[in-house]
Formats: sequence, structure tokens, C-alpha cells
Amino acid sequence: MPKLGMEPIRRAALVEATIAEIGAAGSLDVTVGQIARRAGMSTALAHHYFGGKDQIFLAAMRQILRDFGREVVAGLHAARNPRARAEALIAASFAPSCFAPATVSAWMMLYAQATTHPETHRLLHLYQRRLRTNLTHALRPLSADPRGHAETLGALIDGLYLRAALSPDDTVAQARATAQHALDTLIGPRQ
Amino acid sequence: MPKLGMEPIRRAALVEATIAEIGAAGSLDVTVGQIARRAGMSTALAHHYFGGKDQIFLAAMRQILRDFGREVVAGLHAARNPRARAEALIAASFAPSCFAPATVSAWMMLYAQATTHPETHRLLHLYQRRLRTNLTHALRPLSADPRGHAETLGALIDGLYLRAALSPDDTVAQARATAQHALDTLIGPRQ
Amino acid sequence: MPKLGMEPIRRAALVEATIAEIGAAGSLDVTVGQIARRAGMSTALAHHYFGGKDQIFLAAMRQILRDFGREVVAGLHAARNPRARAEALIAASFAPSCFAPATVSAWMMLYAQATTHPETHRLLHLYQRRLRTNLTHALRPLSADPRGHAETLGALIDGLYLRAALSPDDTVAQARATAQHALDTLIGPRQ
Amino acid sequence: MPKLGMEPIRRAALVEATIAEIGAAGSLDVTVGQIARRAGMSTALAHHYFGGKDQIFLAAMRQILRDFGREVVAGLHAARNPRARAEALIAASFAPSCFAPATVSAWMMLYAQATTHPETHRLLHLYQRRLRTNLTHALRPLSADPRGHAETLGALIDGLYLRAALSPDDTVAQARATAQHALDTLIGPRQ
DNA sequence: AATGAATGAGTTTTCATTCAT
DNA sequence: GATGAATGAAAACTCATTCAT
Repeated sequence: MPKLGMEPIRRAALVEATIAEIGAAGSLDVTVGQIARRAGMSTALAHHYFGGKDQIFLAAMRQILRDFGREVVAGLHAARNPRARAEALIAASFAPSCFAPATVSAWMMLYAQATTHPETHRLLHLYQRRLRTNLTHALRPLSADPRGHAETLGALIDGLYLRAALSPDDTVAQARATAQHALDTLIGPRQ
Repeated sequence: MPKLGMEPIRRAALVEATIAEIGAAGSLDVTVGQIARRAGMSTALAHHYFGGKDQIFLAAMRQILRDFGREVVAGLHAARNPRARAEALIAASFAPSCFAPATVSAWMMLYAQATTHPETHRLLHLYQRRLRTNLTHALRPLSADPRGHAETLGALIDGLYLRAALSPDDTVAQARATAQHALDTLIGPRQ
Repeated sequence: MPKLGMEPIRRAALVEATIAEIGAAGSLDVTVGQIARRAGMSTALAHHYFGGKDQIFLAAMRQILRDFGREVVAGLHAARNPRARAEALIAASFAPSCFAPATVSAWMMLYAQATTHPETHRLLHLYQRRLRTNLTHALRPLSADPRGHAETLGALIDGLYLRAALSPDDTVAQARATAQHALDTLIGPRQ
Repeated sequence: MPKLGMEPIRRAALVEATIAEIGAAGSLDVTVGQIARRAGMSTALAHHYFGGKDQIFLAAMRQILRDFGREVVAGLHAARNPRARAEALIAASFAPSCFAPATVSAWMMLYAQATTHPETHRLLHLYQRRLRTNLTHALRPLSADPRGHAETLGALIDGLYLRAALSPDDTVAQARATAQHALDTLIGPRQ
């Protein structure tokens, strides 16, 4: 029973299925067949709507980054002062959603593919630049060297995320605390 | 005329070829055929010596980590005091050898596969623990919270490496400077 | 707002698109999708009007032959005597329209498919018989063996067309001259 | 039970199977799977030895042309004078082997693909040039215009072959007679 | 009249792996 | 010790065709 306007629905379903499938497999070795099956359609349709596997994957990555971006924006919105903004950025980076297996795998995929796939690299770069900008902006009124501190904090967050994401036990809270602590060290503790 | 005692030679050749091939491809999509050809032997022999692709890859990763470990040991050996030891650890992490394309790709592979492959995960964990131990040890005489600072510095190094490795332009020196600066902030600048 | 009497328009558009697409691709590997897109409609409609790909192709071939037939008829019409009629047949066979890439490709398709597709074979046979009849008719007052000479001349024209069509450089004029010369040899030169 | 030196055997088997399969299908729509099955091996092996479908087809075409070339050489070898050489060329072009279904289909494939595939075009061109050279050579002592007559005769042979090949009933003998007759007309009948 | 939606069946191609020699 | 031979299994992708709307 074909309906009209299925394209956005199908695309969304495929993206969601891709993320889910990556999460379930815990790996990047996911076939279009698996994705399509999970999304409840034929591989042919998946190809029809996306043109190829690469573009399905790319769309999934964009979705991951978009979700993360939303998390960040929401956090920043709720923050009432610079320090709160900086803390919100840390919080967003260690939000539970970032540690869903699918998200972790997708994130690893981003890093792994960035060396080869130019488009992936561009995407990753975009995210890093945005985070740096946000951090710099938040630190400007608080720090003598907002740029440098943003750079440091950003890299620290990435490193902590990497470690927490790969740890079997939940060290997310600890990672977040470490980041928070580093922030305190850089700009002085909260009064 | 097959020679005796070829096993270690063949294994070493395969491991080297694996790393080189990964570097050349700039990706993890490397076939056993490519590796074997580069190592100058048949795929059958590659399987004979390693049992399977996974184990070839694992051996390559071990080699990468071993190489890095050697770099670390050499640096630590030359260091004459705790601070020098901490700085040597930073220096080793940003040594040129760590940024050879093959090494970068292999490193990314490590992260990407660690979520799935338990053995890979174990390897990565080992490295991280060793680095943490080394750092903690170096910081003990210098820091009020050697453990915490080691954790922070370790994660920061990972994050900076990730970013520097993926940047097209050479930001290695800057990354290293940032790590060094963070060390100064944590334990106070050199007198 | 669908209009009435669209059928002939749509069919013509599809046939034209088929020939154009074959010409553009320079090959027989043309999909219904490509044809329909070029004709400005959906593949479903193409199927609706023709029933299947084979029939679209067949219609295109009929069109090619019809076009050629028209060229022949026009030439014969303008000819005022038997010799002129024979020459008109040669001229029609080497008319520029016969060497349009689309036409050449379609013609090759005819030959290639004639071995398999009985319907295609029938079409090709029809054309060949008609050309032979026309030639025989024109040669009757000029030749001692109109049938035999028509057979020879017809085959020669086909062979020359094949060679000229596949030559990258324009050898059409030369091919035509050769055919003309053969005619002269067979029935004696013009007085 | 794998043996050594299989490559030439396998390649030959594949080429033969390709020609046979094209003949059986009476069409160019032959899959690698069909070819491999007929040759008694897996598709993977077919790819292994030839690299791809195109190259299998190309090899088959080369074989067809080589076979024809051998037929020609044998005929020329047996001929004791120029006229016999010219007749041998005609005879070779209408030899039974040229009308085996597989050969006809392959020949059609050559023509159909020549417009697109440069390599195929090159091959076809080669054959045409060689035939022209042979004919010119044979006609030199017999004809006032050996080049022109060779051109004419060559095209005539192609055209007659095309028609005979596509005729269901056996008109090969007649086609050959027509070519022979044309030769007589061009250079005068045998004394 | 027209189409977006959807798919089944098929194609080429790749690759890790096994085995007899 | 070493390899050419061989394959099964699976992957991405294509396309003619159908159908409900």
C-alpha cells in the first residue's frame, strides 16, 4: 500500500536503522542488507533513496553529530552565565546519549574513516571547530587565554570521551569530573 | 629451496607489510592478498604463519604498540629527574614516528576495533594502563594528586594526538606544546 | 491534469528518447529509467504505454527503419529515370541522417538483436527485402541481371555502411563513391 | 586435486565456454556465471584469471578473430597464384566455421560494441585492415586499381556475410557465389 | 492519465580461507 | 617450507516491472 511523501520517512528510518545496526553489531561492518531489513524495506529501496552505502553512512554520521549539536544547544540555552555555559559543554560531551553503543561506534567510525574519506573528515572537522568556538566563547570572560584553554579543554574532552567510551565499566561520571576539575584548574574554582 | 628458521622472518615481514599497507591505503580496508604481496609471499603462507587475518592485524597492532613502548622506554631512560620523565612521556607521544601515516591509521584502527574485538580492546587497555602508570610514577614527586593528574594528562595527550593526527597541516608541534603547557599548569612551571 | 489523446504523443516522445539515449550512450545498454527521464515521464508510464522494454526498443527500431524508408521514398520520388532511382537508393543509404550516432547505434542494435529476437529479425528482413525490391526495380531496365546486381549492390551498400559507420573519420563520401562506382561497373557508366 | 600450470588451460576453457555460451544463448546477454559454469569452475576463478567480464569477452573476440585469421592463412598458403589467393580470401570469409551460431553472435557483438568499447573497435579495425591488405596484395597483379577493388570486395564480403549470417536458410553458398562473381566482374573472368 | 513507491531477481566483483602438491 | 589452485559466501548495486493511489 504505497503512500505519498514516503521519502523523508524512509530516509529517517534508514538513518535510524543504520545507527541501531552499528550499535547492535558494535562494529562498522554493517551491510546495507542488514540496515534495510531493520528499516523494514528492501536493499533496492535503500539504494534508491540514498544512492549508495557511503551516503547512508554519511547521513547516519550527520545525524549523530546533529543529535550531539542539539544536546549542546539545549545545554547552552539553559546556562545563565559563562561558567555555566562551559560546564554545559562538558555535560553535553558526557551525556548518556553520547555513550549509547551505537553512538560510540559511530564516533569511532568517524575517526577511523576521517583519514580516508574526505567528506567524513570535513564533518569531523566541522564538529571540532564548532566545539572549539563554543568553548572559546564561554571562556572569554573567564580566562586570560580563552583560545588556548578552549583548545586544551576540547582535546581533553575528546581524550576522556575516548577512554570512557572504551571502558567496560561506567567511568563516564569520573571522566566528566576530571574534565570539570580541569576547567576549575584553568579558570579557578567556582566561588 | 626453503630455509630453516624462516618463521620469525616471515612473520616480521608480514607485520611490517601490514602496517605499510594500512598506511598506503590510508584505511583499514586492506586485504590479506595485498599484505602478502607486499611481503613477497603467497596469501596461503600468510595464513599458514598467522592462522587468519585477524591475527595478522593483531600482530601488527602489537608491533605498533611495541614500537611506541620502545620510544617511551628510550625517552624515560634518558631522563634524569621526575619532571624530565614526564616530559619524555609527552615527547614520546608526539614523536614523528607516531604521526607516520601508517601509524596513525593503525592507531585509528585500534580504537575502531576495540569496541568489538576483545583482544584489541585488551591491547589498547594495556597501553593506556602502562602510560598511566608511567605518568603517575613520574608525577608522584611533583604533584599533590599524581593519579588524578596522570589521568588528566593521559587523556589530554590522547585527545591532542587525535586532533593532530587528523589535521592535514602539521600541528604536531603545537599539540605537544599544549600538552607541555598543561603539565606546567598542573605541577607548576619549571624553575 | 491529464489530457486526452496523450497516447500518441507519449509514445512518440518515448521512441524519440530511446533513439536519443542510445545515441548518447553509444551503446545498447540503456535503461527504461533513462529513456523515461529523457522523455519527461515516469518509468511506470513508459511501461503503461508500451508494455515492456522490448516493445519500446522495437518501436524505436521501427522508427529508425521508417525514417530511412521515408528518406528512400523521397529520393525515389525526385528521381526521373531508372538510373536516377538507383542512385537515389545509394544516396539514401549514405544520407547524413543514417550516420547520426543514435542511428548508427540503433542500426548495430538491429543486427545484434536480430539473431535472438525473432521480431527484430523480421523487421530487418523486411527492410532488406524492400531495399532489394527497390533496387531490382530500378535496375530492371538497365541491367542484364537485375536481381543478381541488386543483391550485390545491396550487400555492398550494407558492408560499406558498416565500415563507414564504425570509422572515426568521415569516410561517408568515399563509401558512397565506392557504391556509385560499383553501380557504374555493373551497368556501365553514365553516358 | 589442483595441478600446476592450470592458467593457460583455464583461460582457454573460459574463452571456449564464452564463445559456446554466446552461441547457445544466441545473444550477448551472457553472464560470467554461465560462462564459468560451462567451463566447469567458479565465477571467482574466472575473475581471478581474467580480471573482469570485459576482459573475458575481449579474449573471446580475439580468439574468434584469431581463428578466422588462421583460416585465412591456411587458405592463402594453399593458393598458388594471385587469383587463387583472392578466391581463398573469399572462401575463408564464407567458411562454415564463420557461420557457427557462436561465431555469428560474437561477430555481431564485435560490431555492436565497437561503437562504445575502444578496445573492441581497435580489434575490429585490425581485422578489417588485415583483410584489406591481403586483398590488395592478391589483386595487385590482376587489377588496374587493386586498392579500390580491394575496398569494394572487402565491403561486399562484409555485407554478404551479414546477410547470410542473419538468414535462417542456408544462403551461404549463394553469398559466396555472389562475391566470387563480383571478383570476376572486377578483374575479368577466369580464363 | 500518471506516478511515487516498492521489490525480486540477478549481476559483477571481492576475499578470506583451504588444500593438494 | 611454500604455493598455485580453487571456492563459498557475501557484498554492493541495478533494473525491469508492478501496484495502489
